Amino acid sequence: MNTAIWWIRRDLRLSDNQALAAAMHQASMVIPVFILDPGLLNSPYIGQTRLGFLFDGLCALDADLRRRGSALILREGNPLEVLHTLCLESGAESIFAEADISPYARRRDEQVKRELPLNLLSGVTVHTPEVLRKAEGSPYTVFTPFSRMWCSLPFPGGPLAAPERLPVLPPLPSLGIPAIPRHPADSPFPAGESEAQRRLASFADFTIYRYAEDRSRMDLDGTSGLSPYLRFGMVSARQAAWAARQAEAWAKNAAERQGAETWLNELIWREFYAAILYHFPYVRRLAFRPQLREISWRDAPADFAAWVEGQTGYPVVDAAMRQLQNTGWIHNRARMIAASFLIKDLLIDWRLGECHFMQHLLDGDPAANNGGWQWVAGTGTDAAPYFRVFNPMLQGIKFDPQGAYVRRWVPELTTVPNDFIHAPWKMPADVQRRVGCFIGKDYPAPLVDHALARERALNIYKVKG
DNA sequence: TTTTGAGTTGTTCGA
DNA sequence: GTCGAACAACTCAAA
Repeated sequence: MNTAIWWIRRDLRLSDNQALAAAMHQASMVIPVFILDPGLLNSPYIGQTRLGFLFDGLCALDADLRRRGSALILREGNPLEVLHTLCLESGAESIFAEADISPYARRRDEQVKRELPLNLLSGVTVHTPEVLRKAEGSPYTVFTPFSRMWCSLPFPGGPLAAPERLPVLPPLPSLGIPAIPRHPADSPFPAGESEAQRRLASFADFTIYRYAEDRSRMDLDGTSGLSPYLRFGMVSARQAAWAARQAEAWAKNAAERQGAETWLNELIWREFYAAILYHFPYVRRLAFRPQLREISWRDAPADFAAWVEGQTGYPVVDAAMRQLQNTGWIHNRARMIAASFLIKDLLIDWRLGECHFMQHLLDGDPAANNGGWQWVAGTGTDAAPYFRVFNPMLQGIKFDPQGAYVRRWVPELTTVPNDFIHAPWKMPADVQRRVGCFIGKDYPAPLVDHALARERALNIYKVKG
């Protein structure tokens, strides 16, 4: 009997899984294994929040496997050694896995491939970074031509269905899945493939059609909320892109079509940053643009701590950081505002912010997170106009017009009138007394003056850029 | 090889 | 309140 190992990494799903499909095609016995890799678990880029989400996802996957006659085998240790052992124990002759793009994952897989029959299949992105090159072979570094190329490629077929049954496993030792108490216990992001598929279906049925108008509104649920699920492959990139194309085909008018198209564009951005990290792995450590590697960032631990705690005195920034603390997720617009504040207003190294987001975001993905931070810092792949500095008051007025987002995450501002909700320090003393919110006591005074901080940032960027 | 048009998501200022 | 221009120069992609 032919035995294969299905090595699960960031593809915690049974549907549209090319590695699983290939394993089942190749072998009559398939062993699903997840390896807890100390090299990853001890990384400064992972924290308890995402680890908890991963473990919950493994529980869900195990349950899905058991319903189909199989089960998840969990092991811990160096992946090469673990796979060696498992091959000996099970007599497996081949290993199938979804190819990953992070530098660590690629080094790990190269190492395994030298000693074991590892087959890598695509799936993290719809189109692999290898095929997305310019005519003369070099990788794209500008999004728009990249996206034109992406759209010109034939869509690689419809998503695969989940197998109805999997082979019953021989007796193999497995660890229990560790339990990390989720915070909060009733997370707005329950892990697992069925939840992911339910969300995608619901988003593609309704929300996507208003996505172009609503996606920037922090006070609405106008986004897909799929990022944690895409991060761990509880839904595949191809399933998401396929759903976007379906929605576009079913759109009833231009606005609806625009919604579907805009969301697909976001998925292409995800693929763009995956390709950037694949082709330029140094971006994890250095600015993409060499001219901007020499900025002398401020060493300001107290300011950084205030940012982390959501105590900067700028309501939208603080709401974003507290949403992160409380849910492990931040609305995309709020991410940009909070990131811009750390980099441009506080002049703190974007890599500190990047690391903090990686530690706390459920969707923390090395490629997308790095790309986002470098975009805000202006050190990344785009034209990077040095004058792009978000104004937290203006952004609040535009994208949280009644202050509902701020009040949800910064409860001490609940009673502040709408006119002051994005600049509460402007409340006259009698208003502060009337609403019972004293600036400097109940809520911090602004950490910096935005207008001054903006000038400071523009000057520094002007010199370096 | 040279040339040309373009480049996610911003803000401020003055008319 | 709204609108367009200015905010630098540079690099990329493609013809």
